[in-house]
Amino acid sequence: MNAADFLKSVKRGITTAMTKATAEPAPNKGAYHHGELREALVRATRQLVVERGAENFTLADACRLAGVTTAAPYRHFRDKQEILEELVARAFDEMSERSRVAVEAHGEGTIEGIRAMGHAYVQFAVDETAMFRLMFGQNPALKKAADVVARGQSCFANVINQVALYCQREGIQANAPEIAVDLWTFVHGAASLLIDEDYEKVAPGLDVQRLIENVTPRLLRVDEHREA
Amino acid sequence: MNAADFLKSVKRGITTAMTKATAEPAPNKGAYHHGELREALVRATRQLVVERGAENFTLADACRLAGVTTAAPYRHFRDKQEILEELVARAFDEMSERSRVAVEAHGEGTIEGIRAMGHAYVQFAVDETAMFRLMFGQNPALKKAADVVARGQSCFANVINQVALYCQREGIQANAPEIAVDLWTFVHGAASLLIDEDYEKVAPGLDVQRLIENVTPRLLRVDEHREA
DNA sequence: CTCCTAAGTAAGCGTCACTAACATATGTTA
DNA sequence: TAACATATGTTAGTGACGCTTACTTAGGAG
Repeated sequence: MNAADFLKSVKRGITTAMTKATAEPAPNKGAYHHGELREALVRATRQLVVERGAENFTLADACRLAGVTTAAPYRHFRDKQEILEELVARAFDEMSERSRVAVEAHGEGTIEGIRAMGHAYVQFAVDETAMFRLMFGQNPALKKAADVVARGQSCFANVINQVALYCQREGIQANAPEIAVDLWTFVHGAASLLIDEDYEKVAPGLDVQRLIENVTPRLLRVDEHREA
Repeated sequence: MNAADFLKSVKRGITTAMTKATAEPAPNKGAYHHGELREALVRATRQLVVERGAENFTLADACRLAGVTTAAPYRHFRDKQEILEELVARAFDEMSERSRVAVEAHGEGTIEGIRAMGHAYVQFAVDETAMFRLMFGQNPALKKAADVVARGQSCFANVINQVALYCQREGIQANAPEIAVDLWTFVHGAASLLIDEDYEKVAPGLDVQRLIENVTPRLLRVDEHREA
């Protein structure tokens, strides 16, 4: 059952046991205490953010999904913001994992591995658009949260690492962090313009995979500074 | 006087003639009808969006700045959204203008001119961060507004045009729209990561000007496909 | 001067984030 | 097992928001 549909029923007062159970299989049905409300709220928040975007997410809806009153979350989170922080931290972990898998599949320190990381970045933005926007959006408080910053840095360290390995293997004399910034910049631009549908207005049907395919070697400075 | 300070006074009920006049020099002071409320609201909206970000903008605040009740805007705009559309359309016009000036100063169809367009793009994002976010943010309704789309396309047409001129002058055999997309992607990524302070977490003190300086020739495929 | 219309106001609806005071489980300790 | 402390819910409320409805006023055309 769709969250949107469920919320409509709730607002109409139709909260049968069945629909409730479908939306939220609480371990403690009908009890005064939910049992695992914190996790349930994070799940509900994630579902709503994915379905309707972070902009349109309301804490009240998450409460309805979880089957508790609107005051209940404040036993587990400081405010609305803190639930989103939890979500973003988990999203960075998933992005790291995807990146790791991509490199592993194509070989450490290879240009193919680095390209695959780029594709993984864009694919993550496409698959998890709402999360991506939350991770790199304009919410300053959210992005300054300690564990969010740490996870972001660890993600980028991966890229530097692969570039350094590549340069070493290929005997290219270059500044790995600088190249990593170039790559990140391009790939981030591609992901942003793609999910915000800005390409559509101007270059409809653009193949972003090929875009990255073509540009990566340029940014990696292939055919330059070679020594071996 | 700061808009924030003025709004505080209003909420406290301190609306002396002086403070009111400072914030909004209405042509029709104290009158029942404002006289140019539409423009006044756009100005107030712009000021508030710049000061506090589009996320934190409320129509009610704009009304207080303009000195009217919260129902007044609906005589001039369909809803909150429509005021923002007006703002975004004007922002695209300014971006176009900056771009034009940058090219003119460095020469049509030159690599310097194209670089200057990139710098202008990033500089616009820095100077008018809130506007830039509104223009390329995730508000779908806003971005589909007819005049917003048209202005965006016209902006990008400029870039294609300059790249095509450059290729022609230099005798480079290449697909101008494709190269324009590459450039836009990179520059947009740089602007986004810069204003959202994502670079800071990972590469503090990064010089974005140099970043563009270095990458532009690569994306313009200098030293490739040359015929002359 | 009268009437029409454009452009304001006042009051109110439903929703939101968040708070304070109260109620009920749960688990520890005597 | 009883009593208490603490964790985790609820009820009821606050003030702000976007937006609507019904009323009021100003200004121009006939």
